[in-house]
Amino acid sequence: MAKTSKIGPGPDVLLDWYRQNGRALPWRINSGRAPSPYHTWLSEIMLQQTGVATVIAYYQRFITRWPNVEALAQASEDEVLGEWAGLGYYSRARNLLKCARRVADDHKGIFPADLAALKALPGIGEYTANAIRAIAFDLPANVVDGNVERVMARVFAYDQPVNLPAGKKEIQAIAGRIAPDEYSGDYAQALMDLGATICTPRKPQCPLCPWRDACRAYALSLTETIPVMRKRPKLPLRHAAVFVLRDEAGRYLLRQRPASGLLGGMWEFPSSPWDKKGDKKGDKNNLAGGFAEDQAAYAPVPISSLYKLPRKLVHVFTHFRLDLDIYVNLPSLPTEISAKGSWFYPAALPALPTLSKKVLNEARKILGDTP
DNA sequence: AATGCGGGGCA
DNA sequence: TGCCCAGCATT
Repeated sequence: MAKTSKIGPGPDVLLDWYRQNGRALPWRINSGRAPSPYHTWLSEIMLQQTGVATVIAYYQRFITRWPNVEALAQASEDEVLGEWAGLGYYSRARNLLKCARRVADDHKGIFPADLAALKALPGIGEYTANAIRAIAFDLPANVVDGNVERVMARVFAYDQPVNLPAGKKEIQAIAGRIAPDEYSGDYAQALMDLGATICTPRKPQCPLCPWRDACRAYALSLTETIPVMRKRPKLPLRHAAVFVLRDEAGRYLLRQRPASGLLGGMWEFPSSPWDKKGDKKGDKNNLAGGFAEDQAAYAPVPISSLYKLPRKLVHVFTHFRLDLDIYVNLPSLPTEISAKGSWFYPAALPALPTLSKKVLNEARKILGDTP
């Protein structure tokens, strides 16, 4: 029996549920033993703000190419970013490599189990440090991610917003009070699986929940209203023109983004700046006014020689929405282009972020250049 | 404490 | 279309 707290639900019924219903995920499989720190760390970094279904294929490719932290530490940043392309939040990929090198160089290739030492590593914060401690080392930890927040908020009928720093802090304190001091890895993963499969954001499956009898939100019929989420403001709109250009050899023109910031270091098609409409003129009423001229100014070739796709492309980032007009050059490009960037044959394109893949896919419908 | 940072799934 | 989601770093 795991030691139970005097308040709230007990861990044993949850652990029993997990052993019957836990998900079989690639990073959990280690012939009945705790997964290695490397596998735990890699999966947890990928899972930051990213769903299991999306992560699995990336995780498999990473461990195939780089089976251990020493191997990853020897990779180049371009190689890691290339494998990461499409996963989003690209600073995670840079920090992943920095962290691997720090573990290799400063820790002799062995991940530390100490909480402060883990949090000192790039890309590892409060949640990830605790997750590694629990899952890889089976040491006492307080593992609180978005799933656990939701479970705790419901079980304790916490009626304040959980997506604000103050609420997160309170939930974390509550979770810490009922965390057992053994079976830490199973308990952490059980909580996350419960949140992912039973205690879901909408329509939780309470009849199947091992903690139903202890759940205050269930007793009060508040499972649809708890957790309370502060509403997110509507996303501002930006838009731009993007240029998909091919030379006589059929190569595409791409440029590399600055190393930091949005889509840092990733390749993309040249575009005008992602301005808000009329922003340049400081005149919100002057909508299309100077914008079309600005688009033309950033085209690597005369914009009148390009074909504008009839459909706009919409892409949503974390904090704004981007509407793109896509321009392509039809059959042949008349002259050499002196624009900054590099030419790539279709079969040798660098790994592209999802936005650029969407642009390419739209352009290819017109160009007839099927991948 | 607030902000910047992707992408996918779902109703 | 809007809402939700397995966080961390920077300021």
